Amino acid sequence: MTRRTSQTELAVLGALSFGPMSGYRVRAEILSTLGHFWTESFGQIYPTLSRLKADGLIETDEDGRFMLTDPGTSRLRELLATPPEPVPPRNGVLLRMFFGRELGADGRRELLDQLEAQARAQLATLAGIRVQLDSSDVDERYSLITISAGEHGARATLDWIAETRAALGD
Amino acid sequence: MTRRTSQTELAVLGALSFGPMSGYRVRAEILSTLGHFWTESFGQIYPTLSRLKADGLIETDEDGRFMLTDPGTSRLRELLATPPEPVPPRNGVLLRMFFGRELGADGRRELLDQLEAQARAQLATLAGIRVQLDSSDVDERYSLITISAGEHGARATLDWIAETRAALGD
DNA sequence: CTCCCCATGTAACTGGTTACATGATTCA
DNA sequence: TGAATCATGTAACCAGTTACATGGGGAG
Repeated sequence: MTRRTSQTELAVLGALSFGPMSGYRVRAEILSTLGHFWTESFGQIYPTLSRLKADGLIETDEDGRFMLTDPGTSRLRELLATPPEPVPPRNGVLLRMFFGRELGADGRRELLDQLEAQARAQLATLAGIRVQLDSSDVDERYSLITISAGEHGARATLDWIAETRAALGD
Repeated sequence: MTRRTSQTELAVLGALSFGPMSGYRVRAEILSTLGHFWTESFGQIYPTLSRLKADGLIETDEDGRFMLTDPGTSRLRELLATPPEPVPPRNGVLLRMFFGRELGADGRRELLDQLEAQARAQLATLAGIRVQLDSSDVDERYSLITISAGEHGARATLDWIAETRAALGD
């Protein structure tokens, strides 16, 4: 019956691959660990958990926590191997910048300032996570890789901002 | 009555700021000009046009093409000045990379290969647009700025890919 | 005893896509 | 005359968020 692929399903199964936990914990885990590149809301997580359980991909242990079954682990591997579905680009900053003439010098300046603040905040957050990771005992390999991706992105943004300011002379 | 801000509304009004055109043209314009950082579908554009017309922000000229009214121009400026609404991050590549242990070496390699191909294709596309722009007479200033943003992003992705391959030794 | 956190869930809404239906115009 | 493109629209669907409702358990 070729179930539709679901990114939420992948995130939930992935979270549970770290061990049994409640739905509430799943969400907290996603928020704190995947938070800088992924989000899920309660409204998504609970229905997904019900569905996964009905499908036999997860089950509840004696404490009521959800845990992966063997089919669930297979399903996780299967989903990981599917190509990520491309997100249609929707960049609000560029949309505004593109109409820079209508936006005016003040608007352009503010846009860049806010974006810069965001990118710097992002770098600070990621630096914080790095520190935390160092003092933990989990396999940090893949965490570090995703953090680095965020850092590359943020630095690219900062470079572009500097270049754009120079080009505009605002 | 504090209308809800709409990004689609902004894109449509912005497109019409280049001159009167049909809804079909609006979409083609968005596709070809904003395409590398923005998307809109017919299902969004036509209802938006009706609403904008009902609100008096646009009107139709003798050829039936839509054009901005004065209030429409004001509204565009107003929307441009609103801060871009932050998109919740949902990065399918990082989601998969994060579970790299489950994904396996083959999966990781394929993920990076595909992403690299995409980033290179993106750079090629942007280079193509640059060439086209050079031979056009429109104000290219802000187009170039958005293109550069795309290039910075794509290069950051490539850097990260190289770094990640080295770190993984896959 | 009260407040906060853990925990589960659902209903309403929103923003958006896809697929379909329809028809005019242009051009080979 | 038939295909491609221009043009307008809508219905069905989908993913996801927000807000709300509910209640247990522990800490101060």
